[in-house]
Amino acid sequence: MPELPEVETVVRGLRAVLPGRTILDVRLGKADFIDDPAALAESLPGTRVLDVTRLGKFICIATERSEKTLGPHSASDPRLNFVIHLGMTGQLIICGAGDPVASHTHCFFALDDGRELRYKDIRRFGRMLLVPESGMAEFLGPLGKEPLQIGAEEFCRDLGSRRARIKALLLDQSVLRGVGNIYADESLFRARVHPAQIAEKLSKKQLLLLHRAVREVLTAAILLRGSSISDYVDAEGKRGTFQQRHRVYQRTGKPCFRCREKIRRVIVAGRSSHFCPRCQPVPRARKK
DNA sequence: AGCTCTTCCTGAAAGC
DNA sequence: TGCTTTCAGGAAGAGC
Repeated sequence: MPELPEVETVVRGLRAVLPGRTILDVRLGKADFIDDPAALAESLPGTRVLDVTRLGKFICIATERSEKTLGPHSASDPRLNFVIHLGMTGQLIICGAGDPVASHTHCFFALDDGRELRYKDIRRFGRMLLVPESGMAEFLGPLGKEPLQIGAEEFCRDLGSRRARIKALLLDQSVLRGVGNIYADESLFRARVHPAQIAEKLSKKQLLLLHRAVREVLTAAILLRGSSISDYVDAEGKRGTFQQRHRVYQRTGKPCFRCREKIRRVIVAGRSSHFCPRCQPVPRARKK
């Protein structure tokens, strides 16, 4: 499932291909995950891609309408951002226009170099929308800080003041944007913090360890092009390899790499959470 | 404020 | 064997 490292990998792949390209045509199949399918099909053709960036787990394809397609008296902003969330099973792939079509491919974006950007999404938990450049501030409003940019002090302040469970906060996109279940569990293990721990009760030292763990895990995962645990592939259709480095995620019952204790799985914040009971002590383990 | 439950969707895997 | 049930999960919304 695509989280920050997987989305970053896809973005880098798209950035190598899309900037400078003009989108010639849009074809849509099932479109129930698109905010406004008609607007998408209407507005994107004729736009030229300026850049591709990542905003948390969102992919932002910045485009500009060419002068020709702008009305002569149009005062509107020509910059239009094509924003995509991959959900659970979304894939953006660059391929030749004539390549065979994989099942569950719902969108085709024809490019001016004969290639095609395709969107495939088995479960259709993804999302697509158009955001004019002038509306980006509003779009970003509810989103939290980038996990790779937030400073240590800021991290301690934003999370350490909350009474929610630390796992819930790591997953909350309005606190940190981009961390999902895999990297939350992996970060907590490396920081030796139990997922159900109340953030407010963590020591400064624990918060600093966690801040560092989040950065290290995400950075290492990006280097390995993400984790392919089910069907994740990048823009070139390649799998990542960080799943081979997972310490706890989906390792229930297997020995901890650090102490050999069996990894356990519990539900925290409605998500399966994997941890080592010895390395990540249960909170408020009161005797009596 | 923060928790749990539900919904969306499909395919894999477990259960009978 | 084959059908049915369960589960997985990102995000949003409801209700407590």
